[in-house]
Amino acid sequence: MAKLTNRKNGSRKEMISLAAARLFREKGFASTGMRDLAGDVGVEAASLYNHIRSKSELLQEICFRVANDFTAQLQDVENDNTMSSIEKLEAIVRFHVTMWVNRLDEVMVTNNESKYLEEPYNATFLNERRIYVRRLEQIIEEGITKGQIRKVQPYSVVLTLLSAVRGIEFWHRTKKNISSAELEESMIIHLVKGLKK
Amino acid sequence: MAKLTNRKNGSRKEMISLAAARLFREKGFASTGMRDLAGDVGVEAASLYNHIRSKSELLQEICFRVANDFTAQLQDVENDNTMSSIEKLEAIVRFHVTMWVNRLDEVMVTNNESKYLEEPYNATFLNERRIYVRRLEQIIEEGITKGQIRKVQPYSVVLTLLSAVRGIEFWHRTKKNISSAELEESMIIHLVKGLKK
DNA sequence: AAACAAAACTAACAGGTGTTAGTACAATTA
DNA sequence: TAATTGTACTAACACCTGTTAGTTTTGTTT
Repeated sequence: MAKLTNRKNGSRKEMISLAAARLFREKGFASTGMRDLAGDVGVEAASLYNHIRSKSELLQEICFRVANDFTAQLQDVENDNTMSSIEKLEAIVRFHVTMWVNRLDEVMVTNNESKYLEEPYNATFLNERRIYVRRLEQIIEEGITKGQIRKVQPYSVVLTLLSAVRGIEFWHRTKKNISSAELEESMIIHLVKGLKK
Repeated sequence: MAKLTNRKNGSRKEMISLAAARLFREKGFASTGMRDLAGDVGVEAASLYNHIRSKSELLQEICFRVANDFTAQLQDVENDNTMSSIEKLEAIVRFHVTMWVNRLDEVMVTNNESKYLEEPYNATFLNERRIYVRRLEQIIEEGITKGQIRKVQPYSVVLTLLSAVRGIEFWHRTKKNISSAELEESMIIHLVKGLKK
C-alpha cells in the first residue's frame, strides 16, 4: 500500500499548480491549454493527469486557497479587540497589498478567472466573496457608530478598497522605481488615513 | 457603386460590436465563440463576416474606441486653465466613474481582454496606456508643486485611482441599494478630497 | 534481484475553433 | 424590368481542445 501523498507527489503537484497560476494569469484560463502547461512543467500533456484530476480542479484549488487565506486573516482581525476600526481596516488593506505584491499570480487568477469555475464552485465562491464584503462593511459601520470613522457609504468604501489594490498589477509590470514598502505606505495613506475622523 | 457604409450596414455592425462587448465581458474573449456571437445577433456564424473582418477586429475596435474616449476627455481637462489640479483630478475620476457606470461592457473588455489584442495593436495599446498614466502623474506633480495637493507618490495615486473605479463592476451585479450618483460622490470623497492640501 | 508503485510516454478520441468558398434571396438603384 | 448590391445561407477546411487507455520507464522497498 502506497502513501496517499509522498513528498515527491506533493511537490510535483505544487509545481504544476504554480505553473498553472502563472499561465492562467498571463494567458487567461480559457486560452491556457494543457499542452502549454505541460510544456512549462517539462512533460507531455497526458502525464499531468497522473497528478491532477482536471484543468478545472487546478482553478478550483487556486481560487479557494486564496479565498481561504483572505478569510482567515479577516477572522484574525475581527478577533483582535485591541484594534480600533481604522486599525482593523489598515491591517486588512496591508494584507491585501502584501498578497498582491507576493502572490500576484494566484491573486489575479482568483480575481479575474474565477468566473470559469464550474458549478457549484462558482456559486460557492461568489457567496464567500459576498460574505467577505459584508464583514468588511460591518467593520466600517462599527467604526462610524463608535465615531472613529467619517460618515461614508460602507459599501462604496469596501468596493473601492478591494479594487484599488488591483493597481499593483501594473506596478509589477513596470520597472519598479518605487519599492513595495513605499507603495504600501502610499496606498494606506490614500485609502485608509483619509477615512479617520 | 454602393455607399461604403449605408445606414443598415452601420447599425448592423454596431449591433454586432455591442453584442460582442457584452459576450467578451461575460465569458471572456477566448471563451466567446463566433457561433455564440452569431446566436446573440440572430444569424449564422459565417454571416458575421459580411460585416466584420475577424474576431480580433471586434476586440480592436472596442479597446481603441474606449481608449480614445478616455484620452479625449483627458485632453479637454488639460486644456482647461480654469481648474485647479484637484478639480482636474476630480473631473477625471468622475469621467471614469461615468464610463464604468454607463459603458460597463466596453470598459471591462478594454481593461480585462486587451491582452488578447494581436500585435502591433497590443503594443500600441499598452503604450497609449503608459502615456495616459504619465499624463495623470503630471497633473498630480503640478498640483504638489503649486501646493494644491498633499505630498504623495504620484505613481501610486494614479494606479489607485484607475483601479479603484473597477469596483463599480460589483455594484452592477448586486441589487443596487445605492444609486450611481451616491456611488460617485462617495468615491470622489474617498479618493480625491483626501488629496487636497 | 524481485516486486511494486509512481510517473512518464504514445496514440487516439470526439467535439469545438475561426474562417473561407460558393450560392441564394431580398431590396434598392438604374 | 434589369442590374446591382448587401446580407443571409450551407458546407467544409485545417487545426486545436481536454481527456482517456494502454504501455513503458524510473526509482524505491522488500
